[in-house]
Amino acid sequence: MDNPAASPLARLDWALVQAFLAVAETGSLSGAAKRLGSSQPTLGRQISLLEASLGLTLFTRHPRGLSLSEEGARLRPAAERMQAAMRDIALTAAGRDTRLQGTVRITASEVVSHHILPPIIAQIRQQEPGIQVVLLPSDSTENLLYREADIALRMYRSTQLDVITRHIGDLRIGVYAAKSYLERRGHPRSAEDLLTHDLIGYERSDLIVRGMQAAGFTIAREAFQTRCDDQNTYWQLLRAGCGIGFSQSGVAEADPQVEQIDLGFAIPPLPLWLAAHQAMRATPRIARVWKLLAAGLAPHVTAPRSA
Amino acid sequence: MDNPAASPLARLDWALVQAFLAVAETGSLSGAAKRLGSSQPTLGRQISLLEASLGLTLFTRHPRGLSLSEEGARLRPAAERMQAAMRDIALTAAGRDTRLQGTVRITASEVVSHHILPPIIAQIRQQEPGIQVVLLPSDSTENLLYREADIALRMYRSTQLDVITRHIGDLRIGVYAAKSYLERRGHPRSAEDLLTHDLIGYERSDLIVRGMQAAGFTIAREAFQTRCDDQNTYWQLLRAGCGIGFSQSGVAEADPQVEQIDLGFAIPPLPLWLAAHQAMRATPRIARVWKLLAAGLAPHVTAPRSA
DNA sequence: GATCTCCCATTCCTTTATGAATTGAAATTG
DNA sequence: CAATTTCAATTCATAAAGGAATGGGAGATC
Repeated sequence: MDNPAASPLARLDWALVQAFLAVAETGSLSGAAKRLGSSQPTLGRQISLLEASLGLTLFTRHPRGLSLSEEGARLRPAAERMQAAMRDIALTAAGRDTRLQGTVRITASEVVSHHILPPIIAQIRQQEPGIQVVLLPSDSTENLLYREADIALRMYRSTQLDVITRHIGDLRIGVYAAKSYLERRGHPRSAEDLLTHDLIGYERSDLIVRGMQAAGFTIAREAFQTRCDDQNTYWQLLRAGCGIGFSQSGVAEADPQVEQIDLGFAIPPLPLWLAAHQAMRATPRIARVWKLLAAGLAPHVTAPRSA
Repeated sequence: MDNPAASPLARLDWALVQAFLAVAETGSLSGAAKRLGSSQPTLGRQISLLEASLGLTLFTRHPRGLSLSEEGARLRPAAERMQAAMRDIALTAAGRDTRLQGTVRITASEVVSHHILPPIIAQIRQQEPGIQVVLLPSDSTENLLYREADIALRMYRSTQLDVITRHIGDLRIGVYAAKSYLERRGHPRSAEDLLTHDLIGYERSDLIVRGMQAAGFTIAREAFQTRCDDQNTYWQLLRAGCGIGFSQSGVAEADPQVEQIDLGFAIPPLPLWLAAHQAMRATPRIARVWKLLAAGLAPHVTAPRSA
């Protein structure tokens, strides 16, 4: 029924405000489309429609994206209130879903996703066939607030509010190289020896540099002749004999091609944390996966202080 | 792009919450469809989709409609917060629309809509071709809060918050009958004479009964031999000679078929008020129609105290 | 200054969602 | 107890929304 008398307020599709906010926050139609699982032309049309409905220009178009106009900025606070209310709906609804079925999204670092989680997820799937698992390998920080993931595995303790965390234990880190490399170039015995060796490092991240500094060694990025930011590729470079690098001990020890190098000092281990939104604790399927994850990860870590 | 990793919160269409709230408030899919300008099957599907997405049953289905389940009731407050935020958006947006074009919705009583407004609206259309006018004749109280109408003409002063009102003047009310009736039955000269005459009254509304009581006469509903709640049809009954009844003087005096009856006492006039949401004052097209309405109505009313 | 990279707008075609009409069930009414 | 009313569910043709691909423009990069 096309009822022209229907109030425009009642008729205006709330989804358009959702689009508005996504564009405002990401600064581009493409970015908003990715966040909403939509496409750029769709977002463009929705913004146009909203602007036409309200009779004003919400964004100024730049070659690098869209930015809020003065009028658009006025609407933003109310749109954010809508979003906050929507978040409340999603969280309380999730907490009321008592079934042990549905989808649980897990995010973890690429290395952990690649080397550690697959068998654990297989086990979860076996024990809880009703629960579908989505694994989101990512070395960037995922935002639990928006529930991009239900459970996050992290190497640090989240400081976000409303997020519950659990210290599973620590992942040992060691210095490794491929046997082929060591046969060719010999075994370093001390940190000083490293200066005459090929090292594998990161291009963007300064994790190793800072780690070495913490251990008392000053080293520049240029000291690493091979550099790669993708963790899994980093590991393949190490396996292939590109040089000496760092790795999680569990991963390295499972590979007969590589060998640990003792430089006479210990590398501080990486803490492994589980994190989830507080409201998710009340959702059975997520609580269940949380528990199975914790149990499955235990053999891979050194015990935490408490347990 | 179908990105399964997209957060379900980001993906969940806000329009579904809009549907949820409309169904919760109207108590039926059909009612919600009417309010949203949609259809019953669509609303049914949207509710099903929402329930599936959240994994819980929001409504219990009755043969007379749907009512919120316990879980649905939990979500309602947050949904109402969304609605409130949406209202803020619509109101501030309307205030920023500086164009003198668009649609303005006017609601008024059936009699005023029928007899007084058409020439005034014609004049508005002539002076402001860019402004489209929707007239919503209704004797029930429309809610300005939801902006079912932008401007309301009422016979009382609205007490709603955030609503601005203006007393245009008073509509004289008189006692009338068709000449054909008076020829047949004679002219009553006093209130007492009425007891021997045919009277036209309301079936549901007690407006006349209370009005008479205020004037010092006690009268029962059954004293009216012909009764009708539809104002315009009431007027047609009077014109046709069904009996003696009340009418706005302006309407009656324009009709040669009817004649006023002087019973020796004055009927209190009906005050005529314009009402609009406060934020609408800043919207040029609505402010313009408001002004033209006030000017157009002036000849039809006795001047208010102030002007 | 030529190339590359990010964007957005547009077009065309597909998919999806929609709504009119029908059916069916339950409750109210005469 | 039959007729009527009031809803929701279903069906199916259709219109509307969506997405992939393409083109174009403005910075950034080297």
